[in-house]
Amino acid sequence: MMTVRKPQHTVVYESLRKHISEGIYREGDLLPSENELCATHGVTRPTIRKALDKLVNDGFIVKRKGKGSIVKGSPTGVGILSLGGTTAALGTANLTTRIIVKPEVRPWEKAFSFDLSDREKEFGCIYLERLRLINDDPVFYDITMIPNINLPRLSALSFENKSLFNLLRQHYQLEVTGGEQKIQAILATEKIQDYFKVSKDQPIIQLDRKMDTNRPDFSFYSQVYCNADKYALIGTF
Amino acid sequence: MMTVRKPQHTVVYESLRKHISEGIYREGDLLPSENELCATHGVTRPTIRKALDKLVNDGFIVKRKGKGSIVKGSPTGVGILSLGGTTAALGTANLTTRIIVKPEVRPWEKAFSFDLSDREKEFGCIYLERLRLINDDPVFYDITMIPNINLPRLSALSFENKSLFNLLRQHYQLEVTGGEQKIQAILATEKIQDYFKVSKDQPIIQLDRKMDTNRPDFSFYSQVYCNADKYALIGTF
DNA sequence: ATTTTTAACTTGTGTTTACAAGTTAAAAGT
DNA sequence: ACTTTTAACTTGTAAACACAAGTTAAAAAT
Repeated sequence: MMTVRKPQHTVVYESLRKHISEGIYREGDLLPSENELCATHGVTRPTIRKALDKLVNDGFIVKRKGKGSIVKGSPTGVGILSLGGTTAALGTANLTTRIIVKPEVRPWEKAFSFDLSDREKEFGCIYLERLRLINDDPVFYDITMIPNINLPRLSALSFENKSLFNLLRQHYQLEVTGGEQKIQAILATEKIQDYFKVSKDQPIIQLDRKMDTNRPDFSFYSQVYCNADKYALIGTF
Repeated sequence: MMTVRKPQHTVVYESLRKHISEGIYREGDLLPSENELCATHGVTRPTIRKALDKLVNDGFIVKRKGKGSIVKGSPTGVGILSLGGTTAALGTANLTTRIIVKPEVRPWEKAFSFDLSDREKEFGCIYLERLRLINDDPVFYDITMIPNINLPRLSALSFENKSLFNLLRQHYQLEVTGGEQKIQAILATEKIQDYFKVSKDQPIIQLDRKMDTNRPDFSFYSQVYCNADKYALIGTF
């Protein structure tokens, strides 16, 4: 298998991103100046600037002319309503995941309200259901469907602790570049009442999402139910 | 007043963006190649690429190596759940706006669940309430609060047809660069029942949003209620 | 001591050059 | 007629350079 050479700006981006999310740079800190980053990474300023642009875009830093790059911290809750995956939303500290349906290959039924391309239909679908709990309170219930195209060993990977987004990014260089979503407020169905331990009058947020990636014609789909009653869904965008 | 010179990549970006949203370039069309754009705009490729990067980021185009820049069309519904303002969500065709409270200067009470800086509290707050209707069905009810800092004549401007986002961008070069939001599903309160003509069992989406802009320390706030029952909230991100 | 100026930083914008890599259609070969 | 090769496009990455403009703290002037 031919491995793809990673562009230098991606390497720098991932390095800085990791440093921020691991707390080596903390909120309010100034990152090293662009020229310093050039020296430490052995690249030129346009390359560094491209990496920083991406960090700005993802909400990890803000830049001030004449000042520097200020760390905003790991974007809280990028994920529910924007990019990044739900795990980022609240930190992994209090979040546990219960696998309801283990990743398995299935034929496609339907991708919620989204249309599937012929190519996607040919291949199978990796299907999984998860329940996410915050401090043992069930808050998210999600169904995810991923086309089984060129993703060796995906169904064997653990979905317990890592976010799906990180997993796809790290193992397959798949990045979510955008997508579509449909949002509704519904009353809890019986299944949801059961999972969330709520009454039938409880309003629930339902999100149907199609995630596009940097691999052309590769999208995956998820349906997320959120009980935003106890834990508010807070997100940056 | 010293007017700020617009960077060339911004000029190119706005020109292309306008052409796309006016339908001069249609969905599926290829934009002129980067080299052609260099020639027509009299700038070099990095400048053009910066403009195109922004268009990609805003969801107006996608790029394919070896192919070109493909127009995706005006991003539908960037706004409810991402950037851009609610007007973009459904096209202006069927959308009408009813002003409930005309823009007026008020002292700040509270910016929903968000904290205000001391500087924001010093200045007044431009307050307005709007009801948005799709085909005469009320779908959005929103309260907006904007710090009254250096926004001459804002309260005199018409909020009827234009989106607030476009208005701020065109008159004050204010661009929303990101923000925070809190989302909840609630049961319709009495006021909402009245505005939306729904029963008290109707689940409603409530969005509290803080919008950050390219002007440092300038944010504005809105609270949006959505009746997503009849018209689904569809958005790109 | 206080204020003003300056110099040394920072990021922002823009050009020029070079090559890599994906796409496509015409040209060449079979 | 069909297949293969090639050449001419496209965007992607990266360097090296120059200057503009905002910030800050030390130096100079008052």
